[in-house]
Amino acid sequence: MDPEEKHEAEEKTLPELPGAEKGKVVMRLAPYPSGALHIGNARMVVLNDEYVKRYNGKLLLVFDDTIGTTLSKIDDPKAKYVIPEAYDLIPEGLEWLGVKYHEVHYKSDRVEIYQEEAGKLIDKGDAYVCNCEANDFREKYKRPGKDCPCRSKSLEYHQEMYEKMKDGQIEEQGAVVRLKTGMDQKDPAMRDHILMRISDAPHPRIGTKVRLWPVLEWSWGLDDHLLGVTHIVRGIDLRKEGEVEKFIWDLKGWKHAHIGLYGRLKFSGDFKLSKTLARQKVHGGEYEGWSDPRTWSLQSLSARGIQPNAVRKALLDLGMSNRGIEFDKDWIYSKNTKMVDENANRYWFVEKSRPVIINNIPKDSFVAKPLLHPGFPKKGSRKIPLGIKDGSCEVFITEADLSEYKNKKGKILYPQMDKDQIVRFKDMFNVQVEEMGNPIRVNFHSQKMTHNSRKIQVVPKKDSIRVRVLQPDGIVTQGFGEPTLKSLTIGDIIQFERYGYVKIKEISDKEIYGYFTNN
RNA sequence: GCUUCCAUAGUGUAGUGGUCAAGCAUUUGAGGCCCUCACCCUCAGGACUCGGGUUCGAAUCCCGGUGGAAGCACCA
Repeated sequence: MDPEEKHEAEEKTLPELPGAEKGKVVMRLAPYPSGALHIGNARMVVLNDEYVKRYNGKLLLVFDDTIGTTLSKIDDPKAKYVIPEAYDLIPEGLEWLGVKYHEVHYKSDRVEIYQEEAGKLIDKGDAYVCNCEANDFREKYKRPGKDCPCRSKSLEYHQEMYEKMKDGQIEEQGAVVRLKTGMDQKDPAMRDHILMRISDAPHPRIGTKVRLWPVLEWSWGLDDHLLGVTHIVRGIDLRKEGEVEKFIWDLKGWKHAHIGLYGRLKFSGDFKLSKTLARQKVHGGEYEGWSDPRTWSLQSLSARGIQPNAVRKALLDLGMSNRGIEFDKDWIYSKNTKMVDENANRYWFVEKSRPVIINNIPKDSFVAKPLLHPGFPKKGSRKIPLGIKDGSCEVFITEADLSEYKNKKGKILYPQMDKDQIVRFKDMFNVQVEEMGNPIRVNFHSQKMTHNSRKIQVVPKKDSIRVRVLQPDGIVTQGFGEPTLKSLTIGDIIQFERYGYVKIKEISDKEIYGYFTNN
């Protein structure tokens, strides 16, 4: 067997979609434009895109830009509303992921359809205007499964009320249109679900032209049929929505689209995935825009040097299972490392630097020549002069190299640095510790490398450059890097040895600024 | 409380009655390569939630327990 082939990981394949015919599959992406897409949203995107590509189908991008939170509740910190820049951020993220969509629609352009159809339902007695207070409806009628007084009023009354909802005679919260899914439904979630409600909040695209808005179930119940969607793949949190849609399709006598549900991702650790929170911090200026790693937006992953295919594959590996998944960013990171490593040149960087004076160097000058990439010696090496004066020079090492080095299970691989200890300054020479003060003083010991010596990352003070790296948890690591860093280009993905991969964002004479890719 | 859904190593996933003494990824450990604790290579560790059935035979089917998730919004 070809050794290349032998270790190739098995490509995961998604299950077939029921009733899917090549060339006839129509699916849709339905993002709510309240911010940039993040990894959680990306699962929906990647799954739909993957199926459309497999069946050679058509993918619709439908901005689910209904009004969201009503005007009276718009100041709530958890309020959901459309932000104008999201109309650009979303396609930008899709393009980055390599998603091709064939049509673009906006819910906000289609409100008349939802209004008109709701009117028809009222005329047929399948829906009614309800002016119960929300809490009352829930406690007095929904929970016990009893009809509310509005339900049995005359057709004429409901028709008249519906007109009043549209023309402004009824205020926000004053009335809603309910579908007669039935108050006797076993599942309380399904009892007389709302179709339309009033909001006076201004919409970024259409202003206050419309005040009677549909809820998700109603707009999609209509649009999935009207736009010809054959297969829906969405999160299981939208399960009830699918059930309401089916009820609507049956009412209309429409063929059902097939609905596939996948489980929700749970993020823990330094994941703080919230579009709303991201929006607040971006707008408040606390974050460096939507590309800030702390947003976990697709834009931010791009800015960090995460490869879109790493995200795609990691998400596709999860398949279509509908149970809750504790998402581990290592799945993306490990795939990303494999993609990025070959082209990531190596450089020296020490964070939390400590000064070290080297004495008794028996040379007038010394130039370290570490390889740009140990896996590809042909790429050549950097040249880093030490700057020796009278047999002495100053360098920086990282604080972490002072203490003992343990593996992740706690086994000590190297002891704490101490007087008389001999260590290797990588790509330079061996030194013996003279004094563990500040600065630390060491003496040149020997040139030849001994095999198992502790190798320490060193940056010569001469011509060194300040380095800052922003991590996804918001922490900025600072330190000094080797002078050759100045020759990098913005956008380069490099590896700081023993630190991790970094994408360069800004370069000046004094400082390099980068976003942490992964380690 | 009411409706559902799910249950394979630490985290995910493959597996739909015999070919499973359970495959893969990631994580972890040992070693190799190596002037990185990276990459790459080799090896190793680690799982079918429990209890009953059905069956010649169950990770796979049935029932019950337990555990987890989702919904019960004038959000999406």
